[in-house]
Amino acid sequence: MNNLELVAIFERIADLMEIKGELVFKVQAYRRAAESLFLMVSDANQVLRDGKLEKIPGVGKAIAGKIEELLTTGKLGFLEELEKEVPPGLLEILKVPDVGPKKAALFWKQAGITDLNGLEVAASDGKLRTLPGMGEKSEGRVLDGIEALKRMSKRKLLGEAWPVAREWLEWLRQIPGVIKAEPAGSLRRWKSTIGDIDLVAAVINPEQVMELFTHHQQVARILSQGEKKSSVELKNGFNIQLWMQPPERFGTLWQYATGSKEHNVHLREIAQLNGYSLSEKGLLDAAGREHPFLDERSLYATLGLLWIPPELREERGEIQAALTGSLPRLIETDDLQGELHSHTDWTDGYATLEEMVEAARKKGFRFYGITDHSSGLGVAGGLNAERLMQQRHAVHSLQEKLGDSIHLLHGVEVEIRADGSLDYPDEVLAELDIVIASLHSGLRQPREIVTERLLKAMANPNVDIIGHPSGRLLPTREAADLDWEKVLDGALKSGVALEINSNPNRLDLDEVYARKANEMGILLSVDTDAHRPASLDLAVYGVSVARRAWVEADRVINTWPLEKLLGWLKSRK
DNA sequence: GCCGTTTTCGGCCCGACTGTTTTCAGTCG
Repeated sequence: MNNLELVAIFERIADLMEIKGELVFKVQAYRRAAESLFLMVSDANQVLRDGKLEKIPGVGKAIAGKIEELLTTGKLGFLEELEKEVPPGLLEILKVPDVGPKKAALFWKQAGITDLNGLEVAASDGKLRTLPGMGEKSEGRVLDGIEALKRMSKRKLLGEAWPVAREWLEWLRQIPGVIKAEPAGSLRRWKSTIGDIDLVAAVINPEQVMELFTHHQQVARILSQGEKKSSVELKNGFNIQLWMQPPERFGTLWQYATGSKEHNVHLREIAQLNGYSLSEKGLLDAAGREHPFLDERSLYATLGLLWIPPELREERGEIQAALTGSLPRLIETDDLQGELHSHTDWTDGYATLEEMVEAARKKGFRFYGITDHSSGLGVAGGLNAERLMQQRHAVHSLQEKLGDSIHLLHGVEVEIRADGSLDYPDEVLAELDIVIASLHSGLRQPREIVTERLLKAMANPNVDIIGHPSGRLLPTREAADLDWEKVLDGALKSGVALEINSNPNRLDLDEVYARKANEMGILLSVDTDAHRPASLDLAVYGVSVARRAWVEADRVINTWPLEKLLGWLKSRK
């Protein structure tokens, strides 16, 4: 059993306990433990062997015992008992918007509903409206919620959400009375996947703006409408939530709506320690006076904290760092001096070598890596060694034409085969300027085997970068089941850089492992893996992963000046 | 169920919106 399976089990326990009506703090304890396991890089099996389960934050005697039982027997008596008491089918009705644990329990105990299908039938038959606290409207909301769930059960990708959000912000900003409009929520924190699009606005005439917002032609359905907050479902499947306050309260509103929830809870605890009560309206002091804030910086400062970049606001130590003045100076997209992972129509790219290089030049890059696929990746029309050398000549003659306006690095994205060997012999790889080794197949191999493959590839001195290390594809394809502690140790020992792939469908290295790698001193490379010129603009998403991983610019090899990068590449040979 | 430079017991954020209620519970973020 791996860490993610433990996470799923403890979340399941928390949900079931909540429906059962257990103390909320008990439920929260299980959720906290699940979050800790999610963030933990070490394999829980190893932590158990080391006798350190109770060192995990949020894990005490009781939960440690349950982890041990799960890891040693594969089962958990406590959960089996719980599932006898609470029908597990109820968990799927928790996913219905506006249905929480209390209503789930009500439907179950008073109407005998035990799964989503049962709920839909009961609602259609008008059997929910007679339950205590329910009525016709609530019954209708349940039906609407089930429909909504069917339409869009998945979270959206960050790269899909931003263009929609930008369009709406532009629209909002041209409305008279809207002083300011900005992104908030998980979008502003640049999470890899987004639930709703949260927007905030400083507004003089909230009633009018809310009317315009909820009656926008792209709105399919109004989910809620108030004077400070409204929520709509769009025809394109996105949900947008808009929060408003008068301009003088914009700082607290923006801070509040940006979250994360856990970050905000901690911030309010700090406020309490300082004798305040914090809400989106402002700070309330002990005398009951409200202190509004125009901007976030002054709010954080009043609480004795440095301003915290939104990407860090996940309650992962950022508040402590802001208290002690030890926040990192996060990497920015402008720090990137070049691209190291790209493709052309020599393999599965959509543009010629010349077109890709021209796009890179236009972006002002100092260097550019051309790394097409190796022969093993048949579906991508990978190059055999002979074709690779032909391409090398093409790159060299292009370089002659271009002079020193941009430095071209000719390399390859070489396939790591099922046995961990690479697609080209060492003498071919040794000739190249840069070598990225990637897994594309056999991602479902058992943990030991797939981990060993990666370790073997990293140990080859010709390999400079490991491309999209986990092989995940958002939101569908799971990452390879890697032993990350071993992978990161291997990277540290071999000195390879790990790629943060900027494609919104990958964002791989994941932020959790990127942060650990960064702490260990492993080098990173933020690359787009571009298959067409426009994709070079995706770097902002890879940078956002690095920022969420607390990464500073000098840890990322393609922020380096050309000479430093060339020196590093040379030293790898 | 976890946790502790104010606590080993008593805490564990705060408000908007909805729909059901006649002042509040449930859900959400």
